[in-house]
Amino acid sequence: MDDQTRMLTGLTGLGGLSQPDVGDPDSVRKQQSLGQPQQDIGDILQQIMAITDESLDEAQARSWPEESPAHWGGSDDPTEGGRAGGGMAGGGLPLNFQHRKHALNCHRMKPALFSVLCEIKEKTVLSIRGVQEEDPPDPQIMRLDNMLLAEGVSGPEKGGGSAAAAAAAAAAGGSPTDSSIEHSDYRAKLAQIRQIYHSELEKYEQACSEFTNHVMNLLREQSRTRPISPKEIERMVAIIHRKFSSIQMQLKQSTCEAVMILRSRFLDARRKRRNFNKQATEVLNEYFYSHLSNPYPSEEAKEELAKKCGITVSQVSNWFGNKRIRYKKNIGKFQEEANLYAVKTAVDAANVSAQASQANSPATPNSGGYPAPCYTPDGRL
DNA sequence: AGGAATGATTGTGG
DNA sequence: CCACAATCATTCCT
Repeated sequence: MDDQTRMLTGLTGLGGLSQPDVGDPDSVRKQQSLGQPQQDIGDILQQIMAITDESLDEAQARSWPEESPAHWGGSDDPTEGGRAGGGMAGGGLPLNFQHRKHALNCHRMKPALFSVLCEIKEKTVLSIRGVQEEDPPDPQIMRLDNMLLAEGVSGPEKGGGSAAAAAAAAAAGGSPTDSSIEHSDYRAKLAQIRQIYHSELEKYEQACSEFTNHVMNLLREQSRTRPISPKEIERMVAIIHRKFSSIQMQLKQSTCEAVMILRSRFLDARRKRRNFNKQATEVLNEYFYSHLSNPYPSEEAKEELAKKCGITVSQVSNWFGNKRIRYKKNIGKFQEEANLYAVKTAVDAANVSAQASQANSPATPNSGGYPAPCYTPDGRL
């Protein structure tokens, strides 16, 4: 509110002003004795100053209703010297104020003067903070928006969540058929987050538009007595929107965090790991130990194994990766297991060869990089 | 309860 | 991109 006075007094310091030095009350008084146009300007300026002062007084009267009278006549009032013929502050003020305001509004020089003042103000405002105007769309907020959209929080209502869940499941390598219970739980939580997000967003938007309207009305109202250009109102609105969008960004950020936590809770496969069933590990181990020389199943072999075990190809890959490294790390520990499966395959092979009555040797193990357990390659212990 | 086993992820190097 | 190594998080087992 006090920038009413700040603005007017600030203007007087401006160079390049074609007007006489209008800010100084003394000079204004001096000019009153000059020709008609100058006197008009002096008049109108005095009235503006008076209104400015009085509105300040009025504001004070409202905000300190039961203050001691010492405050009123106090010499600490910086505007006192500038008051032009006005009565002392007190009961008669509002009427006086209204009267002056009206007179000012009807003054024939008012529009011209106001436009000049607006122009000057425009320049000062631009020179003060025109530098960091209109930044391009914030990359941070774009990232947040994209993520919220991808997670189905800010996108269309239905399907978004489940699509995100399915995508996450696919990314995690889990089979899409199982764990529908966990996913429904996940979806419920996600929907909850989405609901909170939207209601908060709506609240912010409502508050923003309410506040914007309020400020615009206020400025429009004041533009009758203060040099406020429509452009300035626009700028003010833009400032308000920026502020509110920064609040929105916080909301988006915390929503993103919530989603991330939720994801890590529900969709990180490590958190809901199930051991493969016995038959599956048996199949995998059989393959591993019978291909100990080169335990790297081809893509087709992996698919075959995956089908046999009821797991995904990437799970097969994981299993072989883990198995290779753990076997290599501690061969001794796997000795027993190795022997067991060696016998198994040997027996199978023997059965097969017996049935076919042909020398159908089992896929020649142990000729490569991985150290062999203590059994002979032909299957005898 | 606590350690071993185990499936999955992450980071690194070829 | 794949294999490896280290590590994480859960499940199994004693």
